Amino acid sequence: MNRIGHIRQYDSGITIVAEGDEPSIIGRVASGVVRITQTLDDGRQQIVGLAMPGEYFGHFFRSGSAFMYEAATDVAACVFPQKPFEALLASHHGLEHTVMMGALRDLELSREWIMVLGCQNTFERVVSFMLHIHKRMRMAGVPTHDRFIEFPIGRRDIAGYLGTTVETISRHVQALARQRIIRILDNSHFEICNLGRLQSLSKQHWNAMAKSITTSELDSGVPQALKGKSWSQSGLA
Amino acid sequence: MNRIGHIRQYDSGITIVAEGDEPSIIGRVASGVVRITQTLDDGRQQIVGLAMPGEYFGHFFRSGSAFMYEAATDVAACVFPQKPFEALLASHHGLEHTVMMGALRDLELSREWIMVLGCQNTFERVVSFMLHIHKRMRMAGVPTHDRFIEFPIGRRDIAGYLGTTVETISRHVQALARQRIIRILDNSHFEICNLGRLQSLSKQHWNAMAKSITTSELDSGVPQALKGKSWSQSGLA
DNA sequence: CGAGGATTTGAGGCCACTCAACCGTTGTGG
DNA sequence: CCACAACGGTTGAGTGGCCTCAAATCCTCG
Repeated sequence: MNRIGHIRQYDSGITIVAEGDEPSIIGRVASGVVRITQTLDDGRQQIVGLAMPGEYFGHFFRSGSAFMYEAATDVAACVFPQKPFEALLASHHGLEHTVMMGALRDLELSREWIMVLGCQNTFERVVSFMLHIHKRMRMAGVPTHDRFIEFPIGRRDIAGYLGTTVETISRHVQALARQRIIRILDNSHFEICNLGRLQSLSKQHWNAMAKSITTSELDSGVPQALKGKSWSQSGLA
Repeated sequence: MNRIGHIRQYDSGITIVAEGDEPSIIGRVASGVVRITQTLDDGRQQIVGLAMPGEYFGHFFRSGSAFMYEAATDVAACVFPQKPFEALLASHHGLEHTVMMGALRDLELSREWIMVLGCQNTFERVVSFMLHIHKRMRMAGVPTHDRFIEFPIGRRDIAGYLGTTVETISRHVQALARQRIIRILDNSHFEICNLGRLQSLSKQHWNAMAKSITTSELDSGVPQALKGKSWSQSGLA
């Protein structure tokens, strides 16, 4: 696997794979966050997913890329040419199984997000985003951040992910702080003062959900050296 | 595969798998449409996906079900107990590969839908839904419906899928008919009068998208007997 | 220290939801 | 056979949440 792939660094804002690119690549995030976006003909664009450390991105068994992959922060990733990677999958069923588990988990997260976008108002979406990030931090195996939330991406990207605007996010975050549910440390760091209240505001049943996800992947595979103080290299977009 | 599974019929509206159900089942739709929903604590619910003929539904390699699976129309499905099915996947890599391809396709569709919900207004969503249905009809291998659209589910479910209301859908469908872009045959059947205009209204680049999906799965595997005049058994919800 | 970007705050307008009534179809019982 | 209820869909009027536009503030970096 190491023979066909190699580590590459991407600066924040760099496009890794453009929409429609033909001979595509597969990547595995080592550190940082990759944003997965799609663009409408009139230029509007929506962030449809985020790839965090340990997760794969790119298109398997497809010709053209329907999505664009960009570095939302400074990113280190292990990248593979598509064809050899697919050949590797065919010969190593254990690896194919791992990739499938990742796809199933992404599918589950995507469908949760469809619900967030489909029937929550913008306030609830902001809350859901915070809890979503909080959950994935724990999934990525970051231990110290139990009471804290770190936004891995800037307000503009969050707005793109939530299907709303930076102004609306700002208002709702400030409202949460006024209600003493969170405490604002700086633009991208928060302390959770009342986790129960936060969860109830999102209206999602975290009791049932938490275990089904958390127990799945703990082998994030991120080298210890990269697990430093912050899982996103804090090079905000 | 036939030894561990068996065909079962579900009447429209029946719950196949409830949220949180423990020993779950895997199913493959033979005819009809299965709706995949998620519920908020306060009762709001969102349709996060639809399973159409030839597609699998249910949870693989998970303990509790995060979603609810219901028959949106009268449904015939081949169902398997989860554990034996997973064992079958482990021993038949070809089947596992097929399931993975399905998961990857579902993921792609989910992300497209995230974009629809995240940055399109309700009018554009109605258009996208029509084209989405149109696309999946062709994927399911229904030949005659090139100029026609059939809503496989009722207005209530469409509203649940689009994250809007039945009233809003009604207004926009009527608007499309007034602009002579579609012609209303009955409540769930439409003729496309101007496909190009319809596609441009959705603002999605169908040129790039169409091929990448259509070329993938043609082995829908639906028995000929079920491919009759209508792929949904027209037992509308 | 100044320029630029990101975030916050404020005021106004529009889209879509809510509530309500109406219409066509279906199924049921007298 | 018709009356009636039940249901899904359509149409209309009013309201509110969120986007838009605009300006102030904070932070970063040269």
